[in-house]
Amino acid sequence: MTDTPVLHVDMDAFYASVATRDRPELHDVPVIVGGGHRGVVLSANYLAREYGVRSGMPSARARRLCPQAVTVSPEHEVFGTVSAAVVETFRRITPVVEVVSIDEAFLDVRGSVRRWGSPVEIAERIRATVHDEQGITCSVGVAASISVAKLASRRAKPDGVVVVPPEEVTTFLHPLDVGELYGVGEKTRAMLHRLGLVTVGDVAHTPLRTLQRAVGHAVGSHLHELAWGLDRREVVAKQTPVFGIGGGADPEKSMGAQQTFSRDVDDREVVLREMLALTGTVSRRMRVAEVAGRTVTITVRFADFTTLTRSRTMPEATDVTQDLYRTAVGLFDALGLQRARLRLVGVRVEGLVPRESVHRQALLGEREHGWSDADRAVDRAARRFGNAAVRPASLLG
DNA sequence: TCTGGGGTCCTAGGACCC
DNA sequence: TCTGGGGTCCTAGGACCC
Repeated sequence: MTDTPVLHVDMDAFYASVATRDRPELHDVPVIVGGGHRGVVLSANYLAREYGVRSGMPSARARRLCPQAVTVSPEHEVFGTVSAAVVETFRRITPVVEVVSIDEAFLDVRGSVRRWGSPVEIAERIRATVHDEQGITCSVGVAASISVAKLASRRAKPDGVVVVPPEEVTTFLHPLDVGELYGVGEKTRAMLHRLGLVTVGDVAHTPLRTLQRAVGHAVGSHLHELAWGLDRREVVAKQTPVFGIGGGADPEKSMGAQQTFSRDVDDREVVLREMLALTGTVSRRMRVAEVAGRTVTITVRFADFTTLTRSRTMPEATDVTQDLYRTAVGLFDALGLQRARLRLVGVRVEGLVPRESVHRQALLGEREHGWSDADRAVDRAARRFGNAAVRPASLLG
């Protein structure tokens, strides 16, 4: 019987650690991963963080804060390989591994203590194994629930373990800033602070109704429970789509792609060319996943960063590039923009259903137009010769 | 040289239906 | 011969997470 069966394992500065592990010359200098033109920081090592650099920060700002930092490009394939190997390490301990993202996972070790020892011993074993086999460090939070384990791993960083026994949960939680709670971002934190609710303890001692009036019904009740360490959610064995099929990944509810232009664009033809490319990317992924969708949403971000979305739901789900693209263009033209300067465009398809559930009439319609067959020919060619080999004529040059 | 890209969930109003 | 009301779908926006 263990009272702290949930482990949250979080890689320390994952991208930066992987990118520098075989490069000793980068071990003693600030390192930033990502951050190209108009980009953001994907990850920064702890030396760079001492200068205030954080992931998600505009790279221009990061470079101002720490001009001597070395910037490296992300190698997503390597990150994926390391991540998969780490998850395998977890699976040797317990089958109940819930992969949250490329660099973190929850483990339920209830069934593992007989063989592997206490949760803390398991945590240390995992850390040692990941370090020996992958050459990177991770931190582990150990608690009775998912939400507390997640907060504990953050306190454990870098390269440590923090255990929060059940009887110490409120002592642990209540001094924390409300912004630490899962689901409290910049806006909600500012709102709560304006109300004088600064710590998790403040939230815990605020009447539920007051909280809900301030931040909405769902977020309000969610926060109130988290503030008391109430979290009934179990760890569920689950992969993420990053690792491909065959691991119990949830079916995706939407698929999309967006692109920030290297310079703002006011030419309709250039915008539509980008939307066609994005639609092609999305529909190809849909066909690989064997899904079709009914709702097309476009996103337009202007030079001043204001952003709007427009969506249209079609009578039948489709995975046909031309159908999705026509809908997207209709939405764009309905905006009636007159040479507005655009920073970004995006295309997303929602309401995804398995392709075989699509109404037969729609599939017959596709056959008549011939576009469905054309898409599949393009997919085959792309598999054989690479994505760059096949593209609409308007994307050439 | 400010601010990526891929997602999920919630809210709120209006349409529509029974 | 004032106003129902509840459920569901669609649309737009917003917040959040990694």
